[in-house]
Amino acid sequence: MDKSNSGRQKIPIRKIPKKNHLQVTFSKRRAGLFKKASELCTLCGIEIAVIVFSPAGKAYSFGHPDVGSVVGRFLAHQDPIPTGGGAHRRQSAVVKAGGGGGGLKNAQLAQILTQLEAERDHVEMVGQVMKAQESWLTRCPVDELGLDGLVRLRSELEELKLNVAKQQRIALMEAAAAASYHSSSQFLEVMNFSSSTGGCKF
Amino acid sequence: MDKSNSGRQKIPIRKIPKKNHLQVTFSKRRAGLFKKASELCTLCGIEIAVIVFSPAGKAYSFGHPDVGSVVGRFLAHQDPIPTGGGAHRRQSAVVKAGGGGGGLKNAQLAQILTQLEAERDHVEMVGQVMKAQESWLTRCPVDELGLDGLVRLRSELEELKLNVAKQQRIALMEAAAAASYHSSSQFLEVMNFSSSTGGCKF
DNA sequence: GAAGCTATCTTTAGTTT
DNA sequence: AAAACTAAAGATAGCTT
Repeated sequence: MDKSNSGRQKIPIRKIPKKNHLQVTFSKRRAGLFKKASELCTLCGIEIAVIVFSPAGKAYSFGHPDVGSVVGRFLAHQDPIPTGGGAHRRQSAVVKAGGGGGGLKNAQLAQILTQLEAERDHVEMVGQVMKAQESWLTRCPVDELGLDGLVRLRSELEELKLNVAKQQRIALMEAAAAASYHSSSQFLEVMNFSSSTGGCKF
Repeated sequence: MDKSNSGRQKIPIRKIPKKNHLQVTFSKRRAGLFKKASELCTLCGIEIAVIVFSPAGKAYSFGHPDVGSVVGRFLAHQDPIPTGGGAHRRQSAVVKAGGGGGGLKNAQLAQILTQLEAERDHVEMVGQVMKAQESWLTRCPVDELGLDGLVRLRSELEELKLNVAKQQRIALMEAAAAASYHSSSQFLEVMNFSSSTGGCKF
């Protein structure tokens, strides 16, 4: 037991050829990486997410406060707004200047906010379902699925269509019941105009 | 220049109080973390994503092959399938057993694959748009937007509705043109049956 | 094949330029 | 305030059990 009780040797940063050796190194270094992430997190009081797939394809992750929220925040940073094709008049008359502007009714504002938030909740719910489905649909290897997989994929696609149809029905219902909704849209235009004359805050 | 030319001191893993010191530590350790991630990646030939938000809220990331794909793969792992409400008959008659099954026509299989992939591409495109919109919609602080933000949000919601409507139209068109599609569905059932008698592979 | 060991390599805290 | 320097602290490659 004394063949030069070896310490650490320098290794080149290339893919490790020996499979079992690679597995050991992966485990050790993954642990080290997560520890470093954890320390950085504690020392600096920040948010962090680390996702690692093992050589065998298994997922490991570290996150503070949790992977999901960090990833969400990151996606929001990446795509501030997808610049839809439509009639964005580049409403760049920024409204942040100070004083108590024109006679804006807080009650009406509150109503708008309530409507927006309700709609947003709906969008969020549907969006999550679609995102999850999309994730799976776009990543599973279609040509390696096997029969069972194909049947399943077929079924998923069928469901997705139904989902979309449901959304459409809901959207139509909202549109039908949106007389007051459109009036609030006019209200926004009015607000916007008043803001360009004096600005407002709330 | 010789006040005990200091080397590294041990520091407790607590939040660093001094602001400028914290910023320096953050930079150094973030670099170290990304280097470790990179090495792990190279040594083991794996996929990895690291997302870090600085104390100031700026996003830094490392990813191989890129953050997006790793995150996507991770989400797919987390939500293997969102268990839609519908008629999933838990098609658990797994099809992986070996030999050359019944008279299955490869041409038909190829056709199914083509259809599935085309549909998948469409789903992916629409899904990405929705995901991006959803990201922004669900994270922006509605009650801190200001007028400009409200107008913008309103416009985004309007667009999203149009988007959904468009999807619905496309889905309907596909359904109308799907006589052959449904026959391939029957074909799958047949294949499935034949597989339970003998199995098939491709 | 996971856990422990230890010599060595790598990171980094505190300082200096 | 960013980069360079230095030496202690920390991570880990190869070995052993």
